[in-house]
Amino acid sequence: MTKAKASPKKAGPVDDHFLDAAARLFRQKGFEATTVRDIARAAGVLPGSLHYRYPTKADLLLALMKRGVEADLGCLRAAISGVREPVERLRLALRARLRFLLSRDAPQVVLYDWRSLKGRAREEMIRYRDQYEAFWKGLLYEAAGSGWLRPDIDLRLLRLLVFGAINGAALWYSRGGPRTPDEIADAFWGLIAYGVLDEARRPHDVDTALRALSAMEVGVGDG
Amino acid sequence: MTKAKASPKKAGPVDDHFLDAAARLFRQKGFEATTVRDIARAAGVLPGSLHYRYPTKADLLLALMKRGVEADLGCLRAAISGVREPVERLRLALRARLRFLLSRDAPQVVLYDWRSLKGRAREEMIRYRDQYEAFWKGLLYEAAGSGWLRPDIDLRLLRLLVFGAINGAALWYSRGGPRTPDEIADAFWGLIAYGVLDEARRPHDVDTALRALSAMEVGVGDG
DNA sequence: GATTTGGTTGGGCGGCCGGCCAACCGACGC
DNA sequence: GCGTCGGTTGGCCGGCCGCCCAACCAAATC
Repeated sequence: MTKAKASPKKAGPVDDHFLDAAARLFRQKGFEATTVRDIARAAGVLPGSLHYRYPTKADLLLALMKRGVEADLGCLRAAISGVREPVERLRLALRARLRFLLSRDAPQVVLYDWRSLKGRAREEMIRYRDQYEAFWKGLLYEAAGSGWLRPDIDLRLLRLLVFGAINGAALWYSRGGPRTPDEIADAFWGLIAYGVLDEARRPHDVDTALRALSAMEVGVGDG
Repeated sequence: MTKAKASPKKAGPVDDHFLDAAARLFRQKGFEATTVRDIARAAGVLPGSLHYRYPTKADLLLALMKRGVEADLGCLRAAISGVREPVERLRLALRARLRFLLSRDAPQVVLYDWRSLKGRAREEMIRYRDQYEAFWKGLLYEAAGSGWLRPDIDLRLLRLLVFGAINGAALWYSRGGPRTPDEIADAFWGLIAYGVLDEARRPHDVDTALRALSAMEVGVGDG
């Protein structure tokens, strides 16, 4: 052991610099396609210096992802603090999430380089992800409890639907596009909240249709 | 040039075997983290044989993705052939897409290894993707034209919303889960079609809320 | 101004990578 | 039987990879 195994100090601006450089490259080319030499060059430093703070490339990835999830949660909490109405909290959180996702590299690395996490690092990130998910589960649970949502909605699927849509935006959003992240978030929420079928031409008994869908909860196969 | 640049013959069962083996590994570990030796071993052959049919690893990736998109489109067309009602065609196509996505390796590679495509291969896949997107745009256009959808819906965002949700399923679906792919597709479509807000407690004038959302089309900033 | 401390330098090491190819094999036509 | 030829073999090559580390440096401490 030539150096302390678990250094007591907690991240500084220099670490941020390294992590930011790595995050940009990981997002652009992926973890596996990025070399430590690439990262060092992008950070304006020689490979050895990188190694001093992050002994392995995987350590760098883990640190970067952890910081990403923490910052994400921070943004979310800040965005909804002081707002009580559950559906509005949901809308504001979605805005914050999309804004964060599209303005930083780290959250996209978290999404798309998950495969590169192995062993201990993977387990550690799973804990972080669970914590992050719990936040959203709570938000949806509040909204459902408030009575604003249809009572027969599967909250898990709703969460996965919304998150898939939001996360997918990282793949197609471009800064020059016709809409801002906030507008996209609101538009998505508008579609999901009110539905896309024209009310005037919905099936005569919507309730029947919905009940048919929710009946699948007990697992009717598709033949 | 020791061998023909563009071999005239078109894929056989042997190619399928190679491509399938590669697809499984690419999906599990990613293109960059998979070695040609891995693929050869998985296909029960020596590296040289692989090289004989696919001179470079990138050629393998491209061939695999092309085949994936073609098969996908084939499934989609088959699923909706003979059905005229636009909204029903949409629902059936979503089912088919999700079933295909979750039962094969190739479509997931198409989704998550896009970054590894470079130069000519990338451009070629972009053409395939555009063709694939055109299919869905057509489906949505039909549905909107039929009058079943709210007239003020942004079809592009609706497509991105639905596709993000469907594609995201590749990340969380597990065969042992509580729902089949068809059930998931129907549930997603149900949520999007009818919305999640309880009708009894929607804002008094939904139209106003919707108009506010669609007004963003002209690009009102978020201040 | 000597010593300690925290961090950087720049090159080097072993190993594995993608790609290559001469020799080889076996099915088939003649 | 014999030549042809599509396809496979198994090992080789140059290069780059992640990781390591002895020397070095500058700011802080005494």
